[in-house]
Amino acid sequence: MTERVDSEELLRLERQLCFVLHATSRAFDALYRPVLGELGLTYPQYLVMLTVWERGELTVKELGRVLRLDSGTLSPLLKRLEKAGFVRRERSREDERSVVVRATEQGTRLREQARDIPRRVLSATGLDEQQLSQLHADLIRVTEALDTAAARLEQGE
Amino acid sequence: MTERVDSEELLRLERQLCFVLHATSRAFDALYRPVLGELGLTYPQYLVMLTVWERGELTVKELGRVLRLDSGTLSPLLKRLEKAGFVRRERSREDERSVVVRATEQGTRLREQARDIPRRVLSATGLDEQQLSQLHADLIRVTEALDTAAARLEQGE
DNA sequence: CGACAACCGGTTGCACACAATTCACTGCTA
DNA sequence: TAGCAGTGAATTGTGTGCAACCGGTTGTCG
Repeated sequence: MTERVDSEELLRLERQLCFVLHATSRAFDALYRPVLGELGLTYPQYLVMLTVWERGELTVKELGRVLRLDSGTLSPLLKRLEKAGFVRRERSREDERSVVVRATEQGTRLREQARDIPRRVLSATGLDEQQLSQLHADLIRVTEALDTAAARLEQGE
Repeated sequence: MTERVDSEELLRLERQLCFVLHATSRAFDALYRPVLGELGLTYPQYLVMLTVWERGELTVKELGRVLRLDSGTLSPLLKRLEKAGFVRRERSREDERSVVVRATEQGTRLREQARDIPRRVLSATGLDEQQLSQLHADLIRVTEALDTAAARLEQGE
């Protein structure tokens, strides 16, 4: 059933994939860290602010769905963003289980300071728009495959 | 100087790239988590064991270079692996600053139990070998670009 | 109407990940 | 050889990220 010939090759490939994805993720992080540091943001906090800027206001639940983060991660993160003065959190009046997140005035001003970050980072990568789009598509394809695989494993292979 | 037309498009692209890379990384993690959990390993611990299995023995320094991790991450991680009985750490006799990491007998037995993980995970992704190789190459290319970019930013744009 | 399940956010505990610091050891040099 | 800069690992502090659990709110069903 299993092909013995490919076994070693497959193992090598998997190992390398693990390594390089891990490395890519941290390289991305390392590139943004100093740039975002100037604004007083971490990378995950930047993702939250990007979402809030675009959507205007949204609940913690929605934020978690968009960013794939649970409350255990978002609660303390949002608390820090609130303490820094960038966002405001308040219980929804219609559904008191929900908490609505909004940018403060200071948070909105931050958007202007963050405006040239994409250009700085992207131009630094030396990739053109076509390559970036391709990469984006590839990553989406992989993520979907992984999600499908995870769901399949959950339901007993 | 800056092209106003592309600005919004670029911003949107960067945002999506940030999001999806983050998501891919965590999807990968989530896929491995339950499988590795059966062996009592986390994903980073698995990467360490893969390296130790392949190299036989290596110093913490070398491990850090291969996995792109510093001692602040590796020290406690290795301590946990040692406590679990999978590796042994001892000061090098030639250079007492270095610590050599080796698999224990139990750690070697673990390798056999881990042997079918790559097949399980890879087959679950539904990607064929050619696609996996392509992805691997893409990620390497991006990581190198990001590293170059980071170095360039460090030296003042 | 009242019980009960589902839902939402927060908290706790554990494990990365990095920056900054400390400490022992090494190697070079005056 | 004595001092000193450099190196390798460990430690500390902060910030994710997830699992498990808690507590208040909502909606539904008997």
